Amino acid sequence: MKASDKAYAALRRDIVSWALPPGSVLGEVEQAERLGVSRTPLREALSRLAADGLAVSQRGRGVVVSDVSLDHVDDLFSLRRALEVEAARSAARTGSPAVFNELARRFDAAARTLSAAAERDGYYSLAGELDAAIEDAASNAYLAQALQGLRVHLARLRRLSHDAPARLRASAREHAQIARAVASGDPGLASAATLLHLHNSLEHIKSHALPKEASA
Amino acid sequence: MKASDKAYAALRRDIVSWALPPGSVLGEVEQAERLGVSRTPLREALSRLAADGLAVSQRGRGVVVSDVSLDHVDDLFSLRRALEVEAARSAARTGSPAVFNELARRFDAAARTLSAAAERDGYYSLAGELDAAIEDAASNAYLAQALQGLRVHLARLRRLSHDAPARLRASAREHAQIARAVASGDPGLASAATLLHLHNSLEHIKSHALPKEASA
DNA sequence: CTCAACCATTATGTATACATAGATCCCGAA
DNA sequence: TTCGGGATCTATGTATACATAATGGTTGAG
Repeated sequence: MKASDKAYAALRRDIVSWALPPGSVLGEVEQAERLGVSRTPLREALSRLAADGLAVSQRGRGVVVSDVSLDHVDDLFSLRRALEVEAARSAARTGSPAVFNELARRFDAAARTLSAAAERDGYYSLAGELDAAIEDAASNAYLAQALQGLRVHLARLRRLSHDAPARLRASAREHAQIARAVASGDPGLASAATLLHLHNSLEHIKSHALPKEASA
Repeated sequence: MKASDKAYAALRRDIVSWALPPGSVLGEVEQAERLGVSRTPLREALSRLAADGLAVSQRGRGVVVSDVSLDHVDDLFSLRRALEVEAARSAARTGSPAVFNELARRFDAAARTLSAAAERDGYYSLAGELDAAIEDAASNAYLAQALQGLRVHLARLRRLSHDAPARLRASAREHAQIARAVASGDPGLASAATLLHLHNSLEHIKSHALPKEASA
């Protein structure tokens, strides 16, 4: 593995997990020493992070982890809506019904059994599988790239919202609906199910915001 | 101006203008000497180009200018539709009617006077103003970034299609419609006008494709 | 006491040197 | 003549050294 890839992966993981919170200055020498690489590959990693929007390079002051707060959540979900609705429409046209019916079945099971917060990560993983399946069925490289860029920011935003078990169960039901709509091959239905889920998700985030963790 | 910025701008211009056609290998030493910079800033430029999707780094063989052909045009317009429709909807809500009515007036004038192919660049510039105005009115940084990334590919695609004066005039009328719809403040109308324009634009590209210039 | 200017320190931007890996070409053997 | 193996060469990946610009602190003057 290239040293620049290693540095990029490590920094990205630290940023998404809030080990490097927004506003952290990413000094080249400091981070190069911490990650055990030279400044050259680290600079390449910083470039990629800036391209992703996870970091912004301030003139002279180096690179800092980009800010993220609930102020941006409306804009972010605006873009998310546009992209995921389009992806769901495309997937409904070309996706394999068997694949999405199977996913729907697993979401149904999750909706019944989800209780402890410990199962949260497993559910996120399942939701990720549906996203990947839709992205794969849509088979649009440009759309896929845009979605990938978006999901990084969404993952970072996740830490700002409570995900109570009740919401997770509701979310599972909505995901099952999306999967079934895609399996049915009806683009309008898939679009509507996605729209509904995103609306509920955004409403939940905005009404259950953590009080004061959006600071830089 | 930083050397890396200079290299990035030059390479991006050459790629979009097809001075570096798809498939061109961007050797680090060769390009560094051509642009009069060292390998270090040139590598940063190549990274940014790869992030933009204008170049792809092949394992071992270095970086080559990414392929573009009419095979991708459907996928590209799928994403374009999703993004620009969303942008038009947002702009209709918050945009200043005066700004967009003025733009509509200029498009009307262009639709009347456009004749020679020499005025083509001027018209593209006007269309760019409308895009910028919509992007500005939408005031969504995430959406704007996605649109910027998309427009580079669209500019590159432009060379694969004939833009006859008749199509330019029709396009001007459609753009005027979009501007008026945004000025009216009706998101649904703005969405519809955008959808219609993109549909016509895509149809024109696919039916007036250049015979065989899509090669790598 | 406060403000401004200058100096020092530090971090970024760039260049070059070195290592390594892969690709191509050539030679030999079947 | 063709296929395979090896060597050489070239390009990428990395590290380090140097230059430059910015920032912060300190000192002096008003």
